[in-house]
Amino acid sequence: MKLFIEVSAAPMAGLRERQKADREKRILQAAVARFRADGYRAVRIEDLAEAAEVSVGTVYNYYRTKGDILIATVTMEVEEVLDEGEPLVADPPDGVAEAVLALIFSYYDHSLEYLSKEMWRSAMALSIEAPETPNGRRYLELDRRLAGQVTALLETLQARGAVRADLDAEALGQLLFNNLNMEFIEFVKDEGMTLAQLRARVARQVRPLARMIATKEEP
Amino acid sequence: MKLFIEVSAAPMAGLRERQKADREKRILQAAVARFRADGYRAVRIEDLAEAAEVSVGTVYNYYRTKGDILIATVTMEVEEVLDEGEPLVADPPDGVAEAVLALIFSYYDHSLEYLSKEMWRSAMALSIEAPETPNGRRYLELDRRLAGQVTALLETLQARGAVRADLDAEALGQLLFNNLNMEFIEFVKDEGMTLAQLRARVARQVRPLARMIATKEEP
DNA sequence: GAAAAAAGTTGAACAGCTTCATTTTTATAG
DNA sequence: CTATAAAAATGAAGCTGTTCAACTTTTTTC
Repeated sequence: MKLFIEVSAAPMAGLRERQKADREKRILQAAVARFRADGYRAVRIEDLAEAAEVSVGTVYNYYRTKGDILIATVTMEVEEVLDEGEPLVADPPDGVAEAVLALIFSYYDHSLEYLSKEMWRSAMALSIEAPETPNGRRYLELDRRLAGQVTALLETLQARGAVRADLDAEALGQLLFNNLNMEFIEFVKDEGMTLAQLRARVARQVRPLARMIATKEEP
Repeated sequence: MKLFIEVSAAPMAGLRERQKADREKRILQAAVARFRADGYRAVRIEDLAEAAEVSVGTVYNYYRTKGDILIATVTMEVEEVLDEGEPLVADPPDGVAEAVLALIFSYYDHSLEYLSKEMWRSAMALSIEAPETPNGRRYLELDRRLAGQVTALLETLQARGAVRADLDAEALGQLLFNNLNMEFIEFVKDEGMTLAQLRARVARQVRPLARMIATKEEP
């Protein structure tokens, strides 16, 4: 019998819940700041615990492993990238190559805004090595959504009559995504490689393909 | 002044060198056996040292890190795969899709002969995370050679008149390799995925592309 | 063939991620 | 308000990869 209590408790979550949310937020904020500043490997769990004003054990209460914390920060980043891609998919520029490269380059250009190459390397390594972890699955889901955006772009171009209607947009989208993703991996593996070089490589691979999938009637 | 000594020592390498080669071989053999049997992660350096009858410190005298040992075993495997691909490149079967898929499938079919999915995951994660390590570079080199084989196949097909001569074989080879590699990564990430499913996915992506790059004059 | 030098081996010490028994805090019941 | 239960925080201990100063073996020198 706690009728009144329940009602009066409704406006605000319980103390325990609020503290939990607050701690998780503090840990994640600490992780974002420290990973960016010092690099993923150099930061110890103890550092994060200290910055978040919790104990080491508590960090593990919220994240299964150190890698999970990194993937949580990467997730936030990729969500942004996905948002920025949305308008490009909805209303792509003219020309198949132009549209596809615009989307790909928008991914690339935002990729280093918050994450260093080292963080990307660690995150990608983790997503491969520990795909069964909760956040590992979350990373896979992000990949799926990125690939889905590429496919959606192709479908938009098909609807517009710019891409041959008889082609399998999903398979092509996958192929394009696999290519842009793999080239991005090579990019973050090579500290000396610039964004311009990455763009050039991918453009060279995508342009001929774009020409082939475009309808012949275009100007 | 060591004229005679040098001559008499010539037939057989010095004791030290023989012991070194022997120890390295024992460590690598132990690694291959134990990694396959118990998995990469579960095997401790101490286990390898014991099996190879050396100390832990000595293992580190031959390999910079545990990951280097894994990559050394993977290297042997991929060398074999490359050898098996050679005849396919030199004399590919008829049809662009058939030729390309034959090569890709020969890679896939031999990939699990010696290495488990877990070992592949660990190796790939390492090659991404530690690209600057000696063996990390060696892994990258293997990737390059695999991509080169795909490119060589396309060039053979161009010479044969099966693939349009105006296409950039290297860029296309890269694109195809990126795709087969990325799909292989997805394959090893998913313990439940079968080789047949992998083949089907990749065939779906490669067939349309093959149709487009083929010369129109073919029967 | 003995002494010195060079090369290589060894395992204990160290570092950082992770676990878990204990303690503390919050919620519920009477 | 006190007692009980549930939930969460804590940090010391454990585990494993890695390092390094001391030691052993092999090679070179005279």
